[in-house]
Amino acid sequence: MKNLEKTYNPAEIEDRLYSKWVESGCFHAEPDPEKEPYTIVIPPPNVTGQLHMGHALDETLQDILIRFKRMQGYNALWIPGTDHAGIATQIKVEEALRKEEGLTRYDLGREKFLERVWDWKNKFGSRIINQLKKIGSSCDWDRERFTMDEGCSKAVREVFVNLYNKGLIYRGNKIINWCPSCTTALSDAEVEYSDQPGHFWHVRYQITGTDGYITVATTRPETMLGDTAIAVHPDDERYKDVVGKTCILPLVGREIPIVADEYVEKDFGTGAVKITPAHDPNDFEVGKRHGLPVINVMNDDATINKNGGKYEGLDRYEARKRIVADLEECGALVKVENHSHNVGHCYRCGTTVEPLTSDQWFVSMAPLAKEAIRVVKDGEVRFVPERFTKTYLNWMENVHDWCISRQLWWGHRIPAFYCDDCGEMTVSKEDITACPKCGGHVRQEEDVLDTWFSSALWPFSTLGFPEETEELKYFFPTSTLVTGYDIIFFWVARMIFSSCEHMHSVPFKTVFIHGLVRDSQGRKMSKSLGNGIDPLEIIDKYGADALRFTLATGNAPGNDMRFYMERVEASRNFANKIWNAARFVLMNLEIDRRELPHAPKTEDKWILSRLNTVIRNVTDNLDSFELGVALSNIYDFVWDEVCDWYIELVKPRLYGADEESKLDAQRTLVWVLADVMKLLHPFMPFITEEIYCSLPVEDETIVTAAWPKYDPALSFPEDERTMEVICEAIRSVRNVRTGMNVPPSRRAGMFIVTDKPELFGKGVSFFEKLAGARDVSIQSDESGVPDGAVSVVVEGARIFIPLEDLIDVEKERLRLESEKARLEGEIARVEKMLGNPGFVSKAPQKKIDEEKAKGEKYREMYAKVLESLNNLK
RNA sequence: GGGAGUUUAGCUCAGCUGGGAGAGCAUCUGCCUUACAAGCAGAGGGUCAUAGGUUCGAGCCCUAUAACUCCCACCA
Repeated sequence: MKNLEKTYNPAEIEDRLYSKWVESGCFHAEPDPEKEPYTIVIPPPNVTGQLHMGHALDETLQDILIRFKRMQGYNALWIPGTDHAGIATQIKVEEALRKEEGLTRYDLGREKFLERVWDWKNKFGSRIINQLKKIGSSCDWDRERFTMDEGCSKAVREVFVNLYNKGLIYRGNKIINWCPSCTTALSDAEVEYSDQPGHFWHVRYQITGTDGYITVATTRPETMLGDTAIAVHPDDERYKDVVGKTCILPLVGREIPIVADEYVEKDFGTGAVKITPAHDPNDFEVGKRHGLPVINVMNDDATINKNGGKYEGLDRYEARKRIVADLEECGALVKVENHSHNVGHCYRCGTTVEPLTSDQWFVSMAPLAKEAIRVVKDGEVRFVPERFTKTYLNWMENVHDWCISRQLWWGHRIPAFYCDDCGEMTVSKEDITACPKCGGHVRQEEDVLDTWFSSALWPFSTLGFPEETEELKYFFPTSTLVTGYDIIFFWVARMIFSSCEHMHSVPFKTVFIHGLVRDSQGRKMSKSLGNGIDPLEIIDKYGADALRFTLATGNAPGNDMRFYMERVEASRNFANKIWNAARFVLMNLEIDRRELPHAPKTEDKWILSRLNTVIRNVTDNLDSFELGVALSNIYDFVWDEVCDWYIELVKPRLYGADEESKLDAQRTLVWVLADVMKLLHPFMPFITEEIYCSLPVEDETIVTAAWPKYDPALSFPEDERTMEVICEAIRSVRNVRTGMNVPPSRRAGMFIVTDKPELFGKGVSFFEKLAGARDVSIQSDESGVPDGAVSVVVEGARIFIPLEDLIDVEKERLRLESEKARLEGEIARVEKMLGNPGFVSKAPQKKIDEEKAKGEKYREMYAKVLESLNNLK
């Protein structure tokens, strides 16, 4: 702590300390059978991404946990790394390519394009890593991983082949979500739905060979090009006669059957539904049941294909317009209604997704979900807060097969090989060049895997899977996974079933879920709104510790939080407060080692005892993931008790002549401050390290210093009680003085009339220092108290302050009267409670005793107030 | 259509298993008291969404209602 300036300057120390930590290797962990492991794997940020507030929160919470456990003596390992983020990264590189060179990825070709992506990854991959370091993350950087590095790729192949061989991965032609802009299939989880205003077009189809019509209602008229039937409900009387007949598809002229299917709701729309198996998941199912042909009418970019006849080449929305116009012209359009409906969008680019049939790879979920449900139900994986268990189970119990193939270039290429000669498909961990069946030439599958397929393996692929490494044996399963509720389905769920399947174990024991960081108005931070706050700017301006404090406090686990600058400032102020408290201690420091006071005084025992309690509370709260509560325990203790009271109380001793007493005050200060720094370190690593290392302690760093433990020998309830009474008395005196506009600079005599002279005797110097007193006299009666002195009634004493010139007898009477009224109220409340037979017979004895004690205290004070009132006359 | 969450001081939010309502910010008053004005000492401000219920006792548990938010779901 070289810098002893009045204000704390984080910029000066943070980088220096971080380098020191990394160089010392204190974040590095090796398997060690002597110690118990505690493991966290980072939710890998996108390799080309930039740190945003959501990351900052996520990293802060993880760092708090890992630093806490490390100090507790666990072998704490936090594995960092990045995600290749298939779609997101590919989009970025394609955009840059288009902007800078006017090229598409097809112009370059697959190989050249991938080179560009790797360049991009190499260029920006270190950026996000450095940003993680800026906020103080104590990751083991020797173990940094990437989802497409050699080991992770090997893990992906291993898992893919295993699942394939077990029949849990299959290739099939099914309805999938297609993003026409990213030109790839998406999984169900990657589609976001939102209600959008649209229309309900009622279209009539002529029944073959009659003058009759059947009218259907649709929100997507362009799909009619692929209609292969009309369906009605089997019990619908209106359509009884037409079932089994056929009708003519307008504009197209195709003859299609009218079928009966229970899927149709009689009361919705017209009760008749056009069936387009290629472009609607329900219709697909209906089509299967009735053996209908599947006619896909769209290209990859959502233009109409050759099956759309004269509409071929038109964009889907253009085609919609033209078809509606044409329907109107030929009289088939019966009516148009406004209708809002749920439209799916690509979670990466926001484009409206198109359901269509396509050949894709799927993971068969039902068999995998079974175990993934069991481990959560049995508590092998626990969600914190618990309510997210339900979210998880709900999803897992209704999960559909997972479409894992993506028509992208950036990602893990699916290890399937097709033979040009015999058509055989071979799935293989190793690349093959010849068909194992006929020796013919093979081509590898063009598609890559969903990014989340490799993320799902992260907790064990980063530890060496599929090799049985020492790390995997020792650090797996991991301890706690920290992430936002928005990726429970994408990631958490998939890690759980993947781990159960391949490791025969849960991937982690606890999932600690947090919410979103919103802006000051409660809106999601987003690029398009431009309301994002850059965590790095906050760090530059206020320091990483202030940012972390802000993110760790003032909100309950799992809830969203609002981020606003006033809170950052308050956090910064707290850092400054600690800085100055430490500065004060160092300015008055003569001892050269940390030890308990030799002859502790009441206030020393009080603060040590309070510290003891705080240690227990903070530890308990951290253990139960109540991080915010733990931090406010420390905040309150440091600011309210250590700074505002203890330091003020011992100033006379520090400046005084009694050498032993002075040193004991220093010993207590150092003792308390060192432990407070330790408690605070997980939350505010930089400032605590800087201060801790300046204290006369033996540790070289606070990072691996031992976490404080509750010590029964340092519990002093009697001294706590004494100090409570004295401090309360001081507050009362201050209160009265302020009420009378006594200038703080004016010192006045003080007579403390009490039958507990020993207790108040301990507070003499405190009254002088903190309550504007001089010449404090402790006595058992009112002898010597001048007339017209103000009397302050406190527990155990009447305190007289001669302020004749300032006394207004009437005002004084009013003050005492209102005090009297207050006490009467209190006494009445207690008496009512104790007079209630129900309370006395049913309440716990402890509570009853408490109330009795309060009653006594109030009655005693009440008597004293009466006395003072009498004396006024 | 299901499920979850929220509703507490002017603002943003805590309040862990039921036992006399809290913090930060903002506001008001007085202080540059030799660690800190990013500070110190005081003060004001809340029928804890509404209505019932359980209990000796409810912000907390139960039921219903209202408003807002989010997630999931195949009603064209």
